[in-house]
Amino acid sequence: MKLLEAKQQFISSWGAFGTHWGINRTMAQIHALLLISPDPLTQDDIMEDLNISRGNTNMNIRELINWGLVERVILPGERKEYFTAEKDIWKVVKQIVKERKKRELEPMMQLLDKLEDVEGDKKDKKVKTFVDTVSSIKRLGLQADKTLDVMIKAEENWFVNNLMKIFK
Amino acid sequence: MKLLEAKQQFISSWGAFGTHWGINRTMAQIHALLLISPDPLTQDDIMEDLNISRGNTNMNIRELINWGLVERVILPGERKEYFTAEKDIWKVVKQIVKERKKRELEPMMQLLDKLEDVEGDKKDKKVKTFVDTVSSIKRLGLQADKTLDVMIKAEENWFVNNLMKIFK
DNA sequence: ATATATTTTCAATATTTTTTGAAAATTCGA
DNA sequence: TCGAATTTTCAAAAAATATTGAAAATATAT
Repeated sequence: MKLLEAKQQFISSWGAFGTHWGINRTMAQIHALLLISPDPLTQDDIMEDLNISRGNTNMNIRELINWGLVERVILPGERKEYFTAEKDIWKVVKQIVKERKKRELEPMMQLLDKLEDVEGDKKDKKVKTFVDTVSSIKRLGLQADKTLDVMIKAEENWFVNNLMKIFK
Repeated sequence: MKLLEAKQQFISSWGAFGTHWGINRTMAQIHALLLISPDPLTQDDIMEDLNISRGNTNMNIRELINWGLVERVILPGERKEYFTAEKDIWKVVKQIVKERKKRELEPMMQLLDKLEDVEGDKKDKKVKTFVDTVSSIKRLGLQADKTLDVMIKAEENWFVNNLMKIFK
């Protein structure tokens, strides 16, 4: 397979992959393109390569920057802004985990805390099932939260090595 | 907070949560409703409770059954079908992990295998960056795949205990 | 076998999400 | 400070996704 075809397949399937994870297709595609680009790219490069509008490109780059996956690069003597993606995949994964934890897990935990002390008779089957469900989700969520915290701080090798030990 | 309000908040935020994970809102809401229902429910119960149409209810229940999160229950002497969700959250998580691994991770790994042997000169910076990116994603993916396999087979306590050991 | 209850399908519709592109704002060199 | 280059915004349009509801199919009791 030629590089050009491989590149297109990679970008396209990374985009499709993203949609299964609540990330929009274009954002994932821009990320994919930057991941495999040896040098930083301009908005125009990205627009041209992916065939998307300026506005779309701009908004999604900004979003990638918010996620901490892409950063602006200023090249001396150049007027345009350049963009580049973190290439270390382990760092990328950690960054995504960190953001999703903050954006999703933590608010969910807060809600569950409130829902757990619903009024009502615990002998009422409905109340009991509700509280039990909420509590068990909370318990697993707390565990996940702690685990992810440590993972975020870990080095890839340390993490993988330890997993290997357990999960043999 | 009263049970009714708590219930509504739980269902609604479970639905919103789902959309961040590529699951449609209604499917997640039906799942939430069944999770907190002590007894199995009929399609009509669900339609009425969530205020959605028969078709929508039916399609999403079927999808939940495909995911292995809900099952049909036949009550003796009853004409209608009843539905119930697995209440053990650890089992639910494992089931979701199992399905997503099959639906997303495995196809992605297959693609990466193909893309890794792209033609071209490894000294070409473009080729090198592409191959390096693909390889490192593949490496991490393989590790995740193995880890998830063991997790799927694990008991909650065993899993949690082991994590505690590492992540102290 | 028939009538009735129940489930399933799917074309049409509604809603949500994404994308566009042109105008406004900003940046920066001269 | 001015003017061109560049980036950002956002209302309108397009595309994608979800929902409805009625008709068709299926299941069940008698």
